[in-house]
Amino acid sequence: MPEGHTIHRLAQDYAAAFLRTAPHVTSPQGKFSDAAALLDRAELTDTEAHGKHLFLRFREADWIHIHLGLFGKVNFGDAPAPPATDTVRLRLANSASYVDLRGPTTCALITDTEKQAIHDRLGPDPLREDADDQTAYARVSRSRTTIAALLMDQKVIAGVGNVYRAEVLFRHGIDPYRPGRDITPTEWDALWSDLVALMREGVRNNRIDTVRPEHTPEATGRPPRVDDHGGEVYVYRRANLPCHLCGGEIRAAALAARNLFWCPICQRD
DNA sequence: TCCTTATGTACAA
DNA sequence: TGTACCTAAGGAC
Repeated sequence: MPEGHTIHRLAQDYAAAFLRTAPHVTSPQGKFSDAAALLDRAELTDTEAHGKHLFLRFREADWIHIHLGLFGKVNFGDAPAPPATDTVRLRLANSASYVDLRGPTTCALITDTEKQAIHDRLGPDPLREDADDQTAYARVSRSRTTIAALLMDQKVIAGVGNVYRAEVLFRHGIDPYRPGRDITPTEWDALWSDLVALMREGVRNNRIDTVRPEHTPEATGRPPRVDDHGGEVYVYRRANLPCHLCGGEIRAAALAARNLFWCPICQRD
């Protein structure tokens, strides 16, 4: 599930269930056991997300830094918590709720200073109030790298993943292979504000929907999609299927070890 | 039951 | 550019 919207939603959900409580902290899988013992029964005092990074603050300045990577998953439930399976890296449990984290790339206890270093290497996040999109455009507009690659570069813009990347480029008719330096200020403004809107909706619904109302299955009569990632999309994982707008075939290609999807007709420069 | 795939990233060569 | 890492689901047999 993990693009930025998922992580911001998790920050909200961890807060809703555990903020200002002192949960039992454990690491049944073992890799986080020492830190879990230090935090056990400490108060959760804040939660925060920046891009795909999640931070949980305990006491004054102890942070758990979580990055889900490609496989990480989080599961919330009501107390009493069932016996944890041996893949649960981190479990929080209080009198009302429990939450299990499995398969993260990162789950580590860090200091304020270490946390700041992570913020410093991330670009602006469309879901954060402090985001300055011109910082991102400054990098995009002087890069020969493709806009498709730049949108996935967390140093440039934080939180966009493979789904939002493909979908936002489709929605603006931009060829994914166009160099960043050829994106105009007007195009960048439109891409950024669209990401803000799409990702906010993603946080709200806990899924990625990018299809405009006039192109939804309800409006067009075509069958709904809804696959693993849960939402209605134009191009993501629709290789060789007809484009919702022009009927041409959606294409897929490997770009930096990830799958890129686009419509060569609708997204021709 | 095995194989592939996945919304990610870091590091080596 | 390739590979390693972490987990689970779906499809092929």
